[in-house]
Amino acid sequence: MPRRHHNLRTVSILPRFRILWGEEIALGPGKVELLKAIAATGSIAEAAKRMEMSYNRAWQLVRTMNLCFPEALVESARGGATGGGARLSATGLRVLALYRRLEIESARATYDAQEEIRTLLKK
Amino acid sequence: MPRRHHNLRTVSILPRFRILWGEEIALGPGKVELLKAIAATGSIAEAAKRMEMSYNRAWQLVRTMNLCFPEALVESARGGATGGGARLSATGLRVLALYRRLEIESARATYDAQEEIRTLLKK
DNA sequence: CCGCGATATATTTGTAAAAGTATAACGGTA
DNA sequence: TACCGTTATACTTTTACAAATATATCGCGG
Repeated sequence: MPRRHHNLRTVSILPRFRILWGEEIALGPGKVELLKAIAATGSIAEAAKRMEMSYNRAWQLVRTMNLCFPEALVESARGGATGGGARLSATGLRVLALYRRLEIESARATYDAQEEIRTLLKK
Repeated sequence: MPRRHHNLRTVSILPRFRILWGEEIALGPGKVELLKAIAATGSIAEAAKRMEMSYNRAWQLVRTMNLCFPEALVESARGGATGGGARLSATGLRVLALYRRLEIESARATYDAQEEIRTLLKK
């Protein structure tokens, strides 16, 4: 139920792809956002902070992703001058690009249907 | 984390559209399934049973949907010979059809990208 | 006018997911 | 070799959400 009442609501229609490897969610909107943040920051900890998510949780999401692909999407190292860090593997970057393609192609193909649904929703 | 270990996992890639009216999820995969079940059974209670969901929850989902659209998607009546029942309004049926269109058109448009992702996942 | 089967709604209870806390390990550098 | 920042992992606590329970309401038909 709505927390508060507004007279105007922004309507958004989002394709949210979920890629299942067996029972496991190999990839979804949240994991993809995390991948982007890791790519941008070079660190799981920093990415988690940006997403206002506990390091714990971020690490678990990374773990799940890595388990679902033959090559880990996120390569991490600990120790060293900077204390360690993480970056996307070649496969990680490819997967990210492919996910974006899913979103874009889906959005394009469903534009008309989306508009029709919009007209049916409350203003 | 995986409950059990299998050597073969079925990979599935699902577009799961979420239609947001403000903060509210006006429509998503679960609500759409419920709409189908109500259309099929003519009752919220029976639809809930089929979906192994409490009547309570089903009713709340229906309530949210109805609040997001100017015309209720589900019209319900209580009392009477059969005790009452529920059915989809004209808008309800239209919305259902439109959602299916989203899914189908999205699936078609993203087929190639999906295949590429499949090749990257563990076998 | 009472019972039936369904909707409608509030309230309590239970539980699984998330958050929080703690600690160890790592490997460069000073 | 001690320090630092990060990854890695276990364990505890909190909380949000779902389930369960309870009760009221409705309107026809016997």
